[in-house]
Amino acid sequence: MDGQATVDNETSKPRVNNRRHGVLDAAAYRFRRQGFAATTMRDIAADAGMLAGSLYYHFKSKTALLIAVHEEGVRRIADAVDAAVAAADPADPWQRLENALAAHLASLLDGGDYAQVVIRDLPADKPELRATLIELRDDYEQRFRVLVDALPLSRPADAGWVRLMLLGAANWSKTWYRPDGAGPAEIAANFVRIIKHGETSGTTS
Amino acid sequence: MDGQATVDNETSKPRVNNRRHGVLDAAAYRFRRQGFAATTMRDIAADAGMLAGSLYYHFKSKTALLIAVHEEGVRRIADAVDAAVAAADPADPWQRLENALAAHLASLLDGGDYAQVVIRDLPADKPELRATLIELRDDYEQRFRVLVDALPLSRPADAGWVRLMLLGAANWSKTWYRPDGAGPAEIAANFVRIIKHGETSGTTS
DNA sequence: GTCTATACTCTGATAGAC
DNA sequence: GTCTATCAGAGTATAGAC
Repeated sequence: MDGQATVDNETSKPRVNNRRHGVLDAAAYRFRRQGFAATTMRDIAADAGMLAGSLYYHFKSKTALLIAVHEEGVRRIADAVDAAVAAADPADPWQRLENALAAHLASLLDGGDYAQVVIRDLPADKPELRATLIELRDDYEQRFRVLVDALPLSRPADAGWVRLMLLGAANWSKTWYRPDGAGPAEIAANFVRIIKHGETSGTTS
Repeated sequence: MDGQATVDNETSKPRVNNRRHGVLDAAAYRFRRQGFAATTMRDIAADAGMLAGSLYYHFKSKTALLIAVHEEGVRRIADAVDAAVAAADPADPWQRLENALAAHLASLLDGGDYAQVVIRDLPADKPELRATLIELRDDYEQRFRVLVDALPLSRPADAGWVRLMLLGAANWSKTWYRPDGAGPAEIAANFVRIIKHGETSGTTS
């Protein structure tokens, strides 16, 4: 995908493509706020402090920019979730899932631009691009498959439904989340608790 | 794409604005598949069998077209949900909720273009338009607030969380739904059952 | 290597002919 | 009610100066 800039240090010039990060930051910023289609190369260039044409030295197209932002976003969310799971009690699978969900939510809701671009609706008019992006996200979501499969469910066949409910409810939260309301940890705790205990049991443990 | 009947059977009254529906259908078709930003007025005009400039006789702008599609979409989903609730046992609030959710899912997943446009991500770069669209959707979602409030929850304070989980999981389902997999009724039944009984109770009914 | 200048197409929208 | 003609601006991308 990249690495086309300086193939190798054939000389002692340590100067590498440093503006590339600035360009990517600007693209993430715009994609998050305006969406992909409504963002122009001139927008991104202005934020990065250059003209539109200059972007094409760093990335070969607007599409390549979106893919790069997605890759970085998925990587950041995955890292946050992995760290949260590692910090949880290995003997408590429900706690591990809750921690993972809280980290997922924190990335989506309060995380940086990269993470939030990943959650936005995918461009429907470019099937090939869409497939690439979905693949990136699916790889990440495998983590939740593992976490849910580790739960002692009363109906093990429900594992798929539990995963889809939690991830769906979490991803949709960006439409109703308010910074002055419940935070990621609280949201995750309530979602997991309801799935765990249900709403007809007289007492919840 | 459409059948433009230029013939008036009843000559007493000229049929005014009949192509308006065709235009709206074409807009819904395109918005669903390409998203708002990626759809051009020329796309819509071609599908409606006219030229771009002619659209402006029926709608004053592209934005007005999107709002009209949303209004129609929300109306159709609401009608489907209302009918499903009316058909359920009035004495079984869980059944009423499940029916409503199934109808909601059916509209989203197998419904027409109008319903699916409502679920797509909102244009983030037009705050005013965004507010208008969110208001339309919120009015509709009040139905689920009523349905969830009628449930005999073990923790009545969970009503808000239950509603957000179900609606979020349902709305997100468009990203993983496959026509050859579980249908709307089955998805709704599983979601509601898990919320109702939880996953730690030894036996479920 | 980095950026300016620019090419060329397409965008939403308008005005007036028919 | 629809079309033709057209606009000013924005779209992506390239060529080549420095």
